[in-house]
Amino acid sequence: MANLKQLAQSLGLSITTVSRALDGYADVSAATRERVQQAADKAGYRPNASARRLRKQRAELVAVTLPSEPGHIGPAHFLEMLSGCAEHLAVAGLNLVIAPVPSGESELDMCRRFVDGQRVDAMLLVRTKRRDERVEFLQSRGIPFVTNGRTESAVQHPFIDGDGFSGFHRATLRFHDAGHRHIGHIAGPQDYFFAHERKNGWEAAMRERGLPSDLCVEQAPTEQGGYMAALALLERIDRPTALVCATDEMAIGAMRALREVEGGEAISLVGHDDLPIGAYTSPALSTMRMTGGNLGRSFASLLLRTIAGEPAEALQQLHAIEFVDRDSHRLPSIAA
Amino acid sequence: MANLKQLAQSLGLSITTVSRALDGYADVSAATRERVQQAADKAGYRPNASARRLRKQRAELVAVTLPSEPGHIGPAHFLEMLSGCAEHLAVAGLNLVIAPVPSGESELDMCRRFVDGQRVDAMLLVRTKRRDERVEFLQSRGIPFVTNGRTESAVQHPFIDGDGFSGFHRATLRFHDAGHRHIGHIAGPQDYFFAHERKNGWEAAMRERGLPSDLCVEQAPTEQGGYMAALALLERIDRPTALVCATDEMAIGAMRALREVEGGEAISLVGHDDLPIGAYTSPALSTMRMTGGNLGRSFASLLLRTIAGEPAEALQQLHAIEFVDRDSHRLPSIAA
DNA sequence: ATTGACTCCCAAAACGTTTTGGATAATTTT
DNA sequence: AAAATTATCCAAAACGTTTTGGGAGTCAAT
Repeated sequence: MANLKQLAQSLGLSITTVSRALDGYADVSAATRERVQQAADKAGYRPNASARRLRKQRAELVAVTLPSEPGHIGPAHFLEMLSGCAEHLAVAGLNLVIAPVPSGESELDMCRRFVDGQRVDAMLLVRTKRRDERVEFLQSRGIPFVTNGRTESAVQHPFIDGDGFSGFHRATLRFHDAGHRHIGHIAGPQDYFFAHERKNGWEAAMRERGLPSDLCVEQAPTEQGGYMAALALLERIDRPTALVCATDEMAIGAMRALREVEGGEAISLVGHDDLPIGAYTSPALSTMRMTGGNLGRSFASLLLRTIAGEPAEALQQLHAIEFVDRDSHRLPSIAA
Repeated sequence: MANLKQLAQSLGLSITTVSRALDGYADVSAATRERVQQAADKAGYRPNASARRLRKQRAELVAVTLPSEPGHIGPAHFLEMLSGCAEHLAVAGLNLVIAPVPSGESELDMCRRFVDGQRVDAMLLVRTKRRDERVEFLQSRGIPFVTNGRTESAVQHPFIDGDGFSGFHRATLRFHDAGHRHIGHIAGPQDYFFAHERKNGWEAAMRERGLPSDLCVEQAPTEQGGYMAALALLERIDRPTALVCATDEMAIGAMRALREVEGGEAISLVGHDDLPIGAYTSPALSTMRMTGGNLGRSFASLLLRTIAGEPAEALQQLHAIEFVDRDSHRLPSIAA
């Protein structure tokens, strides 16, 4: 309601003293501090945010960019993650603003706007590319940031990521152990780090077992992409008996394709992300997910520590992938 | 990068002139405007956000409060809605901050913090209660806001809502027309406007058709709540043959219950929200959804018009509900 | 020659804090 | 009793904008 000047006036004190009383400095007597506190509470006084931000040269804001292309906004628990992150940032006095990329503008432009206008103290990046211009820009500006996903950037930066290589590697080996010899991969766009990583995991496993690694189609990371990729793979002469899909969304699209082709119901399949929806598909979708607990809280913590100046190397979390076994990974037939 | 003072100095102009040149005022010559523009672009100059906000007495921020209790964060397209809203607010220079309610604090406290600290120019409220203290507070402060959902507030305010009464009324009549005589309702917490409204719709239809309206259980708006409500209803002597569920999440919980009790697979069921998951349940979930197109854009537009001072009465959107017919509303048997 | 209008520019105030660098009085130490 | 220390307080500067209220000049109308 009121501002510091009015509050000071009504108390017969200087602005300085009132400000310092409320901030708990030692150079104001206990008596006056009490008196000031009372008056402030009574008046419902809250310091004006813009003024404090200007003076302290801090925006008290963190932005997270949301890619607006369909299928790129990430898994369904994304909002929950943001919410958790915002909640933990809030205790440090930081608010989280969501910054969707308007059509016609690049994610880089968004970063520019936020950073150069000094609108934010730090940024949170999702869906990193192997070579990510946002990362390069933020590094050049020296502004703190944490990414959801790794990059191939030469200079280190804080991140949280799942060990997609290992997850897809193990998933593929499992199929091989179960007797499958034609194991296909439905890949996401390879400029995304996660998609490339997952493909690498599948590829490595195939090589290790002496199998060719050409049973792979790359598509958009959407239901439709998965559908089309599966159709393409099923036409192959060496038709796969099992499919390792880069994301659950793609896996669900693949399932649709399997329903449409002859013998499709016998083909095993696994996804990644643990979308809630996976429990309700039929067959229920077997999938993988990142371990590591409250993701939002982790992001908040990493962000705060980055702002505090801890070195990037200490702020990189690579979490293990765990299987969520439902039905789709062990469907009846192993075609000869 | 640089600030106005440095820019002005390097150009041999006053701060005033540079500022006004960039803002496109008529009282600076075309020649200098051009020169200033060039220099600003070259230096990558962006006005400091905090400074402008302080001077203009606008926060350039809008907050949306996210209730953190499970099941209260709303349908799955919620993030999409926020994203769309943020995108459209951005063209007006406003950013959207998400404000989850930390445990131990009330939503009202959150509003207080944002409003009294002058951190925001307006607010977006979701999941309104019939008597909503956040609404009352914001009205008392005179700060612009739009709600997702109506309230019973005496003084009008802008909102976007679906016509839940009509939707549930029609859904219930439809069941009656199909021959059902025992139509149960799985209700959400009645202090929420939407839940009360939906129950009213069901109740009115029952009364119109001369049926008793006691086949109703109120529960938390979650999968678990729906499960428990359904179990309770199925124990009744006048066991329902059809269930109208307040939300899809509750409907999915109810389905789980139906699977567990004898004869449950014959009971029809309809939900509301059109969660993507509903297409994958078995039987596929029949549901309802609000019409009205891009919800995020509508919120942004209403918010901007509220800020611009348009009267609340002109800013109330009540959208029709449409059915999304899948399988669950016409299950085989109509028990005698 | 004055007045009035117009064009282009600028000094200074204002927004509401936080922080710096004392000032004054009370208290303790020498 | 003088000097040093401590306890309280405050005036003024600073943060980087935007806006107010002119000030010079130039040119046309009186």
